Amino acid sequence: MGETFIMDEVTSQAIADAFKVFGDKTRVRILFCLLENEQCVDDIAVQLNMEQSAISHQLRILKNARLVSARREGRFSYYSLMDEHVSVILNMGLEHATEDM
Amino acid sequence: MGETFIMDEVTSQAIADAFKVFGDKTRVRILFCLLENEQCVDDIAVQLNMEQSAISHQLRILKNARLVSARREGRFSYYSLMDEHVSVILNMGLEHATEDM
DNA sequence: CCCACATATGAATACTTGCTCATATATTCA
DNA sequence: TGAATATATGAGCAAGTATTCATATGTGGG
Repeated sequence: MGETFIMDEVTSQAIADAFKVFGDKTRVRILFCLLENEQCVDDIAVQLNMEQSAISHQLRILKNARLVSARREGRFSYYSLMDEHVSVILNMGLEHATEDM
Repeated sequence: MGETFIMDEVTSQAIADAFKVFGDKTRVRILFCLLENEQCVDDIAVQLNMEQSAISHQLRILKNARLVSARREGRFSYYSLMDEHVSVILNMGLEHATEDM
């Protein structure tokens, strides 16, 4: 009794890694781009006024984290949010960030 | 119609910053230490087998982010989770991180 | 006041990470 | 096949960050 639960390092690292993906401005903006419709890489780059390469690098991170999925159609890769869980989390972050503004 | 919402940089940065606080293993472990009871700095340092200074630095970040609050009692500073929102988010991360293990 | 203990903080360092540049890969069309 | 377009990727760099070390601040007891 009174013992404190010590979260092991592997699990706490996994938790931190999960949150870390949302912890970058560019990745957040990309995810918001995908809220309504799927988008191809260059569309996102144009909308965010960033280099195609930068977007592609971040999309890989989002894909590895299973937050987005990619669909190839000809020369284009269309990215979309993996599931509605992602938009729920995004909107949680938005509400928190704008609650005292 | 068909227009994509572009999240502005200030707001997306604020969202990213909020998630970023949870994006570090040590901070996650500290928060889990505080799940049940308030703790003083050295107790946490001993439990996590880390230097007092490292814990103190991270506690400042958690405090600035309003995830923990501090209560001074004599020579000791007792830290505790700010509200139940924090533990809800923590457990969300835990569930996600352990769902395919 | 002096000492011991608890915490906080600034500087330095090692590590991480997001971006750019160059280039590779993939796909379509002539 | 060759050119044009779209995306992916590796190397390098610059900025950010977590930790350590040394030290400062705060607190209580003798």
